[in-house]
Order: sequence, then C-alpha cells, then structure tokens
Amino acid sequence: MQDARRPRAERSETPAKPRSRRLPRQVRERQILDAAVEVFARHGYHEAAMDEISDAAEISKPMIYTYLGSKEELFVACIRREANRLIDSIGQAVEANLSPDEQLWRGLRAFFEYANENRASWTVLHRQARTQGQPFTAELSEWRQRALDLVTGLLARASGTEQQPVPHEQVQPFAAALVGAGESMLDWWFDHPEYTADALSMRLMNLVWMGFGDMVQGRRWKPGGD
Amino acid sequence: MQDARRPRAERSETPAKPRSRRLPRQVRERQILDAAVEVFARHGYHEAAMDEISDAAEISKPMIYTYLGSKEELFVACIRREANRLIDSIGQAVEANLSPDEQLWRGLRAFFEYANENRASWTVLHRQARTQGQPFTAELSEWRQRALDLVTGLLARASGTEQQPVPHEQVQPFAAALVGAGESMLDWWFDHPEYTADALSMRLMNLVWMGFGDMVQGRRWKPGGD
Amino acid sequence: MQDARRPRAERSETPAKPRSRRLPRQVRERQILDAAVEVFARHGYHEAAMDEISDAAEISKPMIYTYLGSKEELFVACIRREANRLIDSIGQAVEANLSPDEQLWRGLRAFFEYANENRASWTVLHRQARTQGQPFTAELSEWRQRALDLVTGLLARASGTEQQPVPHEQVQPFAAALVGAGESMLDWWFDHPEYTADALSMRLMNLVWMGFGDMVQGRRWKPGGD
Amino acid sequence: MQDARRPRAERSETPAKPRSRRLPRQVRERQILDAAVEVFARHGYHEAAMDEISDAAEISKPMIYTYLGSKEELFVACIRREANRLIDSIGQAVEANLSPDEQLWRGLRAFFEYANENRASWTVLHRQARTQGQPFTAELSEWRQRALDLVTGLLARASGTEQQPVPHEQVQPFAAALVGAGESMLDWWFDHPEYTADALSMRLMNLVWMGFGDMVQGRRWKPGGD
DNA sequence: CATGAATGAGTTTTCATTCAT
DNA sequence: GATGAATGAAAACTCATTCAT
Repeated sequence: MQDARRPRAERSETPAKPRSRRLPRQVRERQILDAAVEVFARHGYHEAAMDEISDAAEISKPMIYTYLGSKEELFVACIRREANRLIDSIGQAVEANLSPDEQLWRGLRAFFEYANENRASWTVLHRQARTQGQPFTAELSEWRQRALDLVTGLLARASGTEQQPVPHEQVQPFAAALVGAGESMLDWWFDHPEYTADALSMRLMNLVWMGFGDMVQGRRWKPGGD
Repeated sequence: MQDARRPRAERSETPAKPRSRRLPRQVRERQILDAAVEVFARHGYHEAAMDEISDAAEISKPMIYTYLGSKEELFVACIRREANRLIDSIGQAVEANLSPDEQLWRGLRAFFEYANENRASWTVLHRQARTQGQPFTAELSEWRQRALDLVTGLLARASGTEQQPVPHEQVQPFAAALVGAGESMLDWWFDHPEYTADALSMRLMNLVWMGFGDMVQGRRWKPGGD
Repeated sequence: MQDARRPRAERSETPAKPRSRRLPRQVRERQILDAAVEVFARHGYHEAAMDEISDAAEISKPMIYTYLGSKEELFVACIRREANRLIDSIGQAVEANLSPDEQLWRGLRAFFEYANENRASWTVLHRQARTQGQPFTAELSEWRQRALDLVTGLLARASGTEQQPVPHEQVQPFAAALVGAGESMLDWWFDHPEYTADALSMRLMNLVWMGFGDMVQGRRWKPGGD
Repeated sequence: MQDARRPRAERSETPAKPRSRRLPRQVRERQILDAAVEVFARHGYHEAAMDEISDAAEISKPMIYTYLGSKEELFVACIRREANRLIDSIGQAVEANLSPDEQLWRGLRAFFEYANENRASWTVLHRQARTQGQPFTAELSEWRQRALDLVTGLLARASGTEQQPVPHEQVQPFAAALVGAGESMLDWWFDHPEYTADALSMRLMNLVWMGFGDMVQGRRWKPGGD
C-alpha cells in the first residue's frame, strides 16, 4: 500500500505548485476517476486507500467526496466509465455490414486489444469480478451481464441461419464459456506477450467457433462413443 | 496498563452450553479451517475478520493464532487444503484406463460436481483469483498452475495421437481457455441450477473438444473466408 | 465488517469544552511530544500506551500517527528533543572564557539543575538507558555518546596542561565513571532534596576532580601500600 | 522476542525425551530461576514472555505458576537470588583482617569480576534499575539499598580514623556516586574488554579514593579558586 | 471553492494466566 | 504431579469520512 498518506514531518520547503485551483468540475472529475482507476486496479477496492487516490489525483480528499461521493460510489463510477469504454470499443469493431462470424472475431480481437492497451481499465473491471456481498456487487454484475449479452448476441447471430436463428437462452451458456475463455486467455497472454491480438483472437475464434459450429450442425462428442 | 490483563475470577453467570472444551489439537485445527474457508468464501480475504472466523469456529482467537499462525498463514492453509481436495477429486475421476477424451470429460464433470457440492471450497479458491500484490499471491498462483497443468496434460493426451503427441506449450493457451470457460460456465450454472453437471460438462466438452479436434485436423476458421 | 467504520451522525449530547480544535500542526506536535515525554517518563517505553499519550495530549490517536509516526518514532523524537535540551543547557552553562575546572563544575551543576527542574525530561532520557535490543537503542546510545563526549572533552581540557593535554581515550573511562557517578548522585538527591544543586555538584566535583588531579600528578593508590 | 511460543503445526515426530518428570521441587525451582534470569536479562521484564521462560526451563508454564507464582513474583525471586549471590561474592572478597582501603578495593574488584563472569545475573539486576511504578520496584530498590549500604560501610570505615569515624549519612552521597561510577565503568568495560578487572578496579579506586581522601583531609576544590 | 486537521470504530496480533485431563 | 488447551483483555496501528477555516 506504500506510504501514500501520512504527511511526514519534513514538509517540503518549496510550497510546490499551488495545485492549480478552480478547475471546472468536469475536469476535476476526470482527474479523480483517472487516478481512482489506476489505484483500484493496482490494489483492488478494499486495499485502495482514499489517501492514495487523492494523492494520485493531486486533489484533496474532501473534493473527492464532494464530487464523487463515498468510496463505494467512486468505485461504481470507475466501473461504469471503464465498462462503457470497453463495450464501446468492441461495439465499434463490430461493423454491421460484416458477416456474423467476422463480427464475432472482430469483437474478440477488439477485446484483446483494448485490454492490452488499457491495462488499468481492464484490471479494475476484472479484479473484483468475483467479489460478492459488497455494495458495488450490483454494478459489477450489471456490467458483466452487458458483456455477456453482447457476446450472446454476436454468437447467436453468427451461429444460426436466417431461417433458424438459435434462441438466446440456448446460446447463453456458450457465451458465458466464451467470455470466460477470453478472459483466461487474456491472462495467459499477459504472461506470453510474444503473441499478437490477432493471433490470440484467431485461436479463440477457432476453438469456440469450430466447436460451436460442429454442435449446431449436429456433430457431437458423446461419452463412450468415438 | 499495568496489571489490566489479569482475567477476572467471576465467570459469566449463565452456565451456557459447555461448548465441549479441551479438544485435541487436530480436531480444533479442522474446525478452524472449516470455519475459515466458510468465512473467507463469504467475504474474501481482506473483508474477513478474524473475529468472525473465531466465532464461526466456536473457539477464541488466540487459539487460531496458536495453531494456524497469522491471518495470512491461515488463508494459505485454507487454499492449500481446498486445492488439494479439488484436484484429488478430479484426479480420482480421471481413471487411467479410460480413453483420453473420456478422461477429459470425466475431469470436467468432476470439477463441476465438486464446485457445486462444495460451494465454499470452490469460492475460496476462486474469489481471490485475480488478486495481486498480496502475500498469499504465490500460493494462489501455485494452485492455479497445478490446475492448469492438470488440464493441459489431459488436453494434450487427448488431442494427439500416439505417434504425434501435441507439445504442451502449444496446448497451453487452449487449456487456459478451457479452464476459464469452465469457471465461467460454472458461475452461469449457479444461476441456472436446472441443468446437471453431466449436461454442463458435456456441453463444455463438445464446445472445446470438437473445436480443438477441428483445429488439430487442420479445419480452421479464417477471417474473410468461409 | 462491511461499512462498520462509517462514523455516527449523532455526536455526544454533552457539548463539553470545545477543546480548541483545528490547531496548526506545529502546535499539535509540541503538545504530543510534551505528553509523550510525560507518559514515557512515567511508565517507560513498553508500558506506555498510545492511548494514554493521546489522552494526555488531548488529541486522538490517529493524529499522533499522522504527525509523529509509529510509537517507536515518537519515542525517538522525544529522546532527540529532550537530549538536545539537556545538552544545550549544559553547553550554555559552560562559558568558554572560564577556566577549565570552573567549566567542568558549571557543567555538572547545570546537569543537576536541569534534571531537577525537568524531571520528566531527565527521566525519559534515563529510564530506558540500559535497554537493549529495542529498535530505539541506536538513538539512546547516540545521545549517551554525545553526553559522554561532552564530559570527556571537559575533563580532558581541565586535566591536562596547555603543554601536555591528556589524550581523550585515556580520559574516557573516567568520564564514564563521572557520568555514572553524576546520575547516581542525582538519584540520591531526589530522595534527599535538602541539598542544593550547588552543593551536590561541588561534592561531585571534589570527589572526581581531586582524585583525577592526584592521578594526573602521579599520586596513586596501590594495593598493599598506604 | 523470537518465536518462543506458538507450537507450530509441524510437531516433531520424535516424542523427544519425556522431559524427566517428577523431579524434586528444589531442582525444578532452580531450573526455572536459571531460565528466568537468562530470559529477563535478555529481554527485560516486560518483553520477556512466560512462554520463552518455560521453554528455556524445559518445563510447562503451569509448573512455573505453581512453584513461583506470578510473573512478577518470579521476577522478584530472580532479583533476590542474584542480588544475594552478588553481595555474597563481594562480602567474601572483603576479608575482615585487611586494611579498610584494601577492603574497599577488593570489594570493587569482586564486583567487576562477578559482573563479568555472570553477565545474565548482573544484567537482570541492572536492566530494570530505573524502572518505577512497577510492582517489583520495591524489591529492586531494596537490593540497591543493600548494595549502597555495603559500599557506604566500606567507604566510611576506610575514610575515618579510629578516633574520628565519618558518619554514614555524610558518606552516603559519595557511596552513591561510587556505585554509579562503578556501574558506568563496568558498562564501559564491556565495550573495552582489553582491560582486566584488576586494572579497572584500581582505576576506580584511585579516582574515588584519592578524591575522597583529599576531601577528608580538607583539600578542597572551590569555584573561582585554584 | 479547497483543504488541513481531526476522529470513531475497527483490525490484527499478543500475553499472562488458568482449567480440564 | 504435570501439561496441552483455552481465553479475556489489551495494544499498536489504520481508514473512511467530515468539519472548521
């Protein structure tokens, strides 16, 4: 947790820059959120100290409370903003005029790219993923649900034919699996950065797509069979 | 200060239940671990209070420290014990004389069953999965690595032929994906308990196994293709 | 757990004295140090409770930690401040234009006076003197060394002639003895306050000075002699 | 404080020697006191843990309480035993048929020798010397008083003539000074072990004896004089 | 508007002491 | 007689949150 708080006795002699007062609220809020995402990603919700966030944001703690409310509300605001950014990124990658499978792949790739280029953002979304019983649990599962819906949609559109679309509730468990597989592969990627987002997403696409295709077309694995 | 620590002579008036005192160490350690797993699963490491654990274990805090050491050591002990239980469960399900694909499926099913029947155990293993920078990080990643190795082994054996085994490092990213997919599907299952472990594991098996099989046999998805 | 830390809205009913809030840091630090010296003197390092110090300083514990750091750092700060005060007192009493022996005597007298008038200050410096293996041991021995050096200097200057100054390392054991003798006499004084600092310091001066003078001039006591 | 308590999980497989049960009480008490002196000397009263003492004594804690009572009583017993040993040592060195000054010197030398050869014993007597407000304060000051009386007696007998003995109350402050000087010199000795007890005691004897002799004979140092 | 000063309520950990076996 | 098991009561330190300036 470092030493972020405790204004030790040796106050720096130079009064330092007066910390640029009187900025418009919007700018302040962005500063705060940026810092908070950084710190929450680094330490997680509970280990993150408001002092460290206020230090990182170069703003005093009371301002954080004034602008963003409690620690919990601040965290929720972070999740919301970063979730939107990620989902927008994916949404933009999935151009409507592409074929459904291409769309799916582009979406996966966009996900890998976003996470790789916005580590803190991804981490803050991911780190607390399994936390339960916390006040912010609702927000977290909401964003996960949005992500899941997005993938479910892509997968359903890609797998059904025009005549026989696959119903969402049937696709859902596979979408869940795909999401989990993606996250897991991402973690693996961070430890093996020699791959590209392109390659990674292709592998995942292959794994799931082909398997899913087989299933849709009735080719199945059965125990004892083969 | 001074002598304040000397315990009072007058005990509580109500005799209360005698709480079966003076149990052997081994028994107490088990009690403590059971309670700790429960509490850590419920709240996570940092939000779990030693007080709550001691309450749940029906023992005083000093005994926990005497027997299991610090909070961190206690957590590590939980992880270790539960990880062993889970991995043993899977290991026993994977009988050596089965065909490789059957083994993989049995393993998946055992995983689903174990997690379903031992929620707290699974949760404690899973909840802190992405935590970093904590003292117990080492223990957590060790157990994840063991799990990953187990799956990698199963997948590699199942996908190669006797003549042409697939090298582990090539299988790894897929194993990672499979693990993630399984975890994610499990979460989904908890919200849709109408399925059986059998059905779930079969679905996952199909998804991954068929896809993987396609890849191994050279059937690939390519962007722009079809 | 959870949100337990959020402070209650309803403050204590009794308005009580307003306790002059929001004082500048400098003032608070002095208050804290004053209280800490008092409490450390009374109970010693380990038996002193931060709670008692914070009560004595009329401030909450967190402020102590914020301003002065850990208990150990607080103690070190006390030692440092009080050691400086004492050594300054002696230094000022030892005017440069006096004869060396007069300087030595004035120094001794200043020591007795300071200790008598600043009991807590002296006690905090003295009480832990023989403690070892504690984290603050370094600070304690540093101040003792400074005191010893001061006395060694006075003694050396006073005992040698201009032509033949006595080397410090030869004087040192006697300086150590003198310091110990002074401390011990001081303790004795506290139980027999009918004496004056003047009288006490004169006695000690006589004891050591005459004896030392004899030795320097070659008059020695030898066993079996007379 | 080491790790003296907490019987960690890895109980040694070998049942170890059964800790020789059923020893006569006297032997047990000696074992305990020996261990306690060692531990108290090492850590001081408050930092010494009963667990460490019981470990060192190779006896269980309840036995300590049964035989010696509370921690405080145990400490008092240590002080008492070791004080007696030291004072006896000095007493034996001071043979009645010697000349008074020779007696004084022998006493000093015996003190230095004892302390040097029985570090723990000396340390336990010395370490808590300045502690106040503790329950054992009485015992500590009693032993100091006995030591002071012993020295006062020696000094008085040595300094007066048969016809004109110096009254004790006049000698006392000097005796206090002598004791303090001795202790201080002893500390210094521990850091400069190249000297012998003989040399050290001679130095101290010279310092104090000659000075005292001068005073008794009316040679005095006066401020402003010389 | 901005912030340094302030704190209530915890948290983990330790220790002298005693009881049941 | 001897001990492992057990605990009440603290102690140091932290943190989200708010008020006075």
